[in-house]
Amino acid sequence: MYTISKLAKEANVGVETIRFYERKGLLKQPIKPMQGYRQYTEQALSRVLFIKRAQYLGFTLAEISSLLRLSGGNCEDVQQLAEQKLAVIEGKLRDLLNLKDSLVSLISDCKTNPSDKDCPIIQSLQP
Amino acid sequence: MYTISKLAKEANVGVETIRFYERKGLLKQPIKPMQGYRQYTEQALSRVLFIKRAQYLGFTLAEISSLLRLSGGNCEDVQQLAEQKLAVIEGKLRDLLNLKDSLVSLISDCKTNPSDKDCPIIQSLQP
DNA sequence: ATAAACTCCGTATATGGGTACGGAGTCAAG
DNA sequence: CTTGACTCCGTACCCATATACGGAGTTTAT
Repeated sequence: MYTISKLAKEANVGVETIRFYERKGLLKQPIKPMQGYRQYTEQALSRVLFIKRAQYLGFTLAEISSLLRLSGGNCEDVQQLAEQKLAVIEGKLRDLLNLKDSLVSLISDCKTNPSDKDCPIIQSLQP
Repeated sequence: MYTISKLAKEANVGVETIRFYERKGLLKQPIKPMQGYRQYTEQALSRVLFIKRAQYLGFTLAEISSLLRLSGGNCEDVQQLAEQKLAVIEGKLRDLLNLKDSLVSLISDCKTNPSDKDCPIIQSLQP
């Protein structure tokens, strides 16, 4: 069992962030057994870590919320939602790949640029 | 010469966005010759387009601001900024690929799951 | 010469994702 | 039993990136 600050520390987020996620419904408020202090299980920790990882991957909290709601329905519904998310991920992958390609080629142009002036990256941004 | 709304239209942004960029120092306020109405040159248009392109490549306004400040000078600094961006993008790509792989395999587990209960995806979300 | 459309400016609001504050209650160590 | 660290809650504030509002002045078309 973790207190809120232990949990926050384990997950490498602030205490306020935990409370914020609770308000957003991303984390359910745990039973507060004694004098009203939150007591978190390992599960809560996994969930926070999941959130942070998904966030890092470019999901918004709203999207993460629906990812997490996957665990409500029957296998088929869950599967379908997962497939939607997969499509989203594939779209993001494509976008990122394009971005990467543009950057790579700009950087390589830069490297073969003889002079120190007229940087190709700047040129390319100029219309 | 463009009025603010012409410029905005050419650049496909809102009038308020132009004013916003001026406040942020991304665009310098042009001389207001007559009754105080802004008069923009082609250069201003190029700059707005530059900003939008750079944004599309994933640069923040703050970064664009420094890109613009570098754009007079040396290619190396610009290159370095681009390389930093590239590294971030590559990290995200790796992680998205991992996520995609996990989802794909979860979905396929789902499909071979005989029962409608104990959905493998649900299992995996609840450790 | 008047109305419609445009522009000015400051300020307010929106959204996403937090972060900080402050007073009151609580827990743990000495 | 006191002190210091922790927690509670509501609310306010922060940053980024805009977007909207409103009243007053200006330009343009008819």
